[in-house]
Amino acid sequence: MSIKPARTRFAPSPTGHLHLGGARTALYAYLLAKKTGGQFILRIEDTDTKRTVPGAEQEIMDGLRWLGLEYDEGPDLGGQHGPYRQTERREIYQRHAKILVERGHAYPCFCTPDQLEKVRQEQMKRKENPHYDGTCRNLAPDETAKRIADGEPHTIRFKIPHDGVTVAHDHLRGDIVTENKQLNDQVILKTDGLPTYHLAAMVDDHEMQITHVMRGSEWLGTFPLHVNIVRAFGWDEPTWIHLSVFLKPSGKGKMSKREAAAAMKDGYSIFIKDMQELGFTPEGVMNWCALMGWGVAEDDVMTVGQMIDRFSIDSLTPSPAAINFQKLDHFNATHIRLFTTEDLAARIKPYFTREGLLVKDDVLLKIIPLIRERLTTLDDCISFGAFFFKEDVTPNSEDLIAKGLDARQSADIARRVYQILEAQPDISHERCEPLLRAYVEESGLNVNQVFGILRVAITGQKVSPPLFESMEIIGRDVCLRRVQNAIGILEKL
RNA sequence: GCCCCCAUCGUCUAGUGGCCCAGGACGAAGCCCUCUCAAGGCUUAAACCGGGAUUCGAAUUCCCGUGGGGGCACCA
Repeated sequence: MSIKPARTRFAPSPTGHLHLGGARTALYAYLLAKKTGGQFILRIEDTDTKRTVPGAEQEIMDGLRWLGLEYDEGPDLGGQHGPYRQTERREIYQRHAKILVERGHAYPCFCTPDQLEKVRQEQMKRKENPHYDGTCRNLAPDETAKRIADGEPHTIRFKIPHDGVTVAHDHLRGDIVTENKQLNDQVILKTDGLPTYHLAAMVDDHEMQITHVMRGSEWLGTFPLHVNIVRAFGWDEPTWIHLSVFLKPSGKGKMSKREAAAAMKDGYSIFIKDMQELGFTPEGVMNWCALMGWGVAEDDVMTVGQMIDRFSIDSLTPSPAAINFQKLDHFNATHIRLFTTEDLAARIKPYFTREGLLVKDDVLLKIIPLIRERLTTLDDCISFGAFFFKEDVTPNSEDLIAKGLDARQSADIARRVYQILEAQPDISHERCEPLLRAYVEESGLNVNQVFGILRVAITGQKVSPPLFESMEIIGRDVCLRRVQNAIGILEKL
């Protein structure tokens, strides 16, 4: 491969939960880095100290690792281009802001938030676009110097040319041409001495030698500004890739708090932290996520490792994608079927334990082939397999009555089945199934009636893994006891 | 209000001027298999937003609408 190694980064702000959109951005960045033999970096954009949420950074790191997106450099790993937390890089930004001021690309601004708000209100009243009115753009140098010397609080604003256009190139959308008069002299360094995103991200991407910037399309609006900042420094631009947003399942608008809550009620989530608890696998989530915004023609079941081979930024799509949770189910179930028995056993065990069940490892291994293709989510193992680990089951009495028969008749059948099973030295399915089929045959009943009663007696439920294989695993003694118990229930009706 | 982005089956998408009466996947319907539920196999329905233009020829290029999304902070 003759492609140059790419350095990519995932740069979230620690203001909330790691969600689907972030996970997908991280995935694509990871894929590109790995595909080209480059590095994938985690950078924490925590310059808005008021919005920083304790624990959010840890959740991001945990989430990425759970998804299998190991970063090569990051806050907890270090690296050649650290620190990787923006609040620890203050001086770097201040130095760069100063350079911009010296070169005439930026200027100190003494306007207070109150003044700014007033101006904005008046502009709105006049139906003008809200924008900075340029009060401090052309202050005399000595006045500026004096006010700074007096300790007057100030910000630094980036100076956008009044005339002309800015042409910014996005890899997915081509040239985006914006008239400069539409642009605003944005604050790049705040009163508190910390940078805004516009400065911090540009400086860091350059300093960290990022080659491809992947970010959400919500940055498209400030894209021309960013390009201007990079050019003001005289730096080479990275390849810019603005990813589309995720829309709620209806396709009308993006996911809101309400949508998120509604999804949760259905056993789905857009937050990575919930995925494991809901029984989703990293493989399923990543596969699902990857395909919303990446056009893969066929064979779309892939692990992250397989995605690396096939990934290309040219096949990314620019249009917004509606989230489809049914497809998450599909990918999750498909990957579950691909796991080895040992792997699936290890992944499922915690869900049994969570239910307070004592798991015998040898039994666990034996039930995997029986339940594997029945699982959509890992926690489905409870509904299909909990009865293997319980001392006794408590069948619903009505479920024990076979279709078309009454309690008496059903009890008779159960007693006969008991006799047949009791006469056997073991209850391997090879031995028992033919015997019981023969009984069905001679009794004139149908298999669903007889097997149905047995199923409910043994498993306590109407839907279960294959009956005879299950009985073999449970063992003769327990099976006989459970059938006996069912007879007792039927006799009391 | 202004600016920007997007537009193929219900959904995710393939398609880069003729290979397309548009292909795949999820979902849906039907059949087969079957001890329940699944899984699996087979089959069916289902789309190029509208209007102009360019061209011998347009899902594919351009323009105008329309619809959807995003942005207009000392937030990211």
